[in-house]
Amino acid sequence: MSKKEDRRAEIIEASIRAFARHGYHNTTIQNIVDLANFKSPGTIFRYFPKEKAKGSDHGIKDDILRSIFVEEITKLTQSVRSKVQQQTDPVLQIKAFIDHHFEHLQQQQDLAKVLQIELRQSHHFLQDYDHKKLQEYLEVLDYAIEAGQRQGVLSSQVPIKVIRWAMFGAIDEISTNWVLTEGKWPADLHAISEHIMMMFITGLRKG
Amino acid sequence: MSKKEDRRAEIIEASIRAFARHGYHNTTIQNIVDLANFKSPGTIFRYFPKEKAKGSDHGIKDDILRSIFVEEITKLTQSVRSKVQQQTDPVLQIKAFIDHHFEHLQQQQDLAKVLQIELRQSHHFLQDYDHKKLQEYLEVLDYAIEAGQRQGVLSSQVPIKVIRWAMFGAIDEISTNWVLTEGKWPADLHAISEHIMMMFITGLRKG
DNA sequence: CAATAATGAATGAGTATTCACTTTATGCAT
DNA sequence: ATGCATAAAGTGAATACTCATTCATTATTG
Repeated sequence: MSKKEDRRAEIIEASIRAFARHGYHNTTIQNIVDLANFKSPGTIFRYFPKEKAKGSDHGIKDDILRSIFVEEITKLTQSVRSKVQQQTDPVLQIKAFIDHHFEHLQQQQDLAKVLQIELRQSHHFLQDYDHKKLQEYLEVLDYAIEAGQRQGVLSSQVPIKVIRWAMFGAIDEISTNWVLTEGKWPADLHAISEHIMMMFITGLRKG
Repeated sequence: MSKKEDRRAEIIEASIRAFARHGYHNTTIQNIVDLANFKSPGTIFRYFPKEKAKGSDHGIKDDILRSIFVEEITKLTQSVRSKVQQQTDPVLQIKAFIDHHFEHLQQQQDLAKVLQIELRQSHHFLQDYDHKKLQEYLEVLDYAIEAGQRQGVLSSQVPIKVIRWAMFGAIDEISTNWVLTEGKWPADLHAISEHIMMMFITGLRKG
């Protein structure tokens, strides 16, 4: 059954490109079908059959988008976890997390565009259980922060929840901006990750 | 012609509620028409006539959303500017900015939802000149940061662009989260704004 | 009685999805 | 290997919706 999965993966890849090019809502099934080298739209529905669960409304595009998200963030979580675990110093762990996030985006720009922008256009994405997957990703960051607080390296005055979302927000906003305004940011995101660390860890106040 | 403008404002208000309830893409003209107390969809088009400029594609929903954004962010920029200018210390100016942002969201939750979530679902929003308006809003923050750097209160090692987007990202992400998971954050956002200041200004490192 | 606003039925464009049919692959017996 | 049988994959025309938008007609207002 490997062939079937390959074809499915092709469809997902084609969809990533289609979404990145046309935007989620302007992408038609036909666009995806073309990029995935089908001659007609019929077949594609075989690969994303309609779940007939409780009045679930969504169409196939939603299904595909959700698959992209789930599959990609799962991979991402795994790779960032192993990268972070190579460090022992919590501060370096946080840096590894940020570096990895940026590197990942830089390497797969179509995917980056989908994750940063198009994903947020699906009503269904913003609901329900998909958040669990994002939580899992952010838990890797949580561990590092918590370790830092436990070891007394980082202040415990700021609740971890605030730290997590603020850091993620900062990284994410810069990522989005980077994706949207290609060329207006330094090519190398490592420098930026240094700056982010500087802000959050050392603070901006002089003296 | 004040009546006409009132009616237009009603439509915008109705749209804010409709978008907040159903989500931008699931909102039908009919939904808006209902909330604005029209009996049929015909009239609404009078208030947002089609611009026949260069092949501009968008429908009326796009027009309305854009109006919401432009009008609301203009107000927001004005009010935050005056609030920030009441402070002289750059650090307090930054705090005023964050406070104001949160207060504003807290007071108008439907609008908050539209600005935080639905707005980002319009393909057209993510393009072009609307960014100018956001820029203007963020310039208020920029002034405070630059003043801080000039006065030597804040480090100049981190480029202002990174600071601006990181701060905005942090505020924005927390706002979104706050909107999406009502009740899971402390009711009072002031405490959070303190924490954000602590991170960015003082830094998390202990000692 | 103009002029302006509102109505709602009709139009029409765009496309997701289905399904009866064709083609291609797979496995098995000879 | 070779042919046959059965399943799987692919096709594309037809279907079926959903809605935005228009416009001739009616009501309201000044």
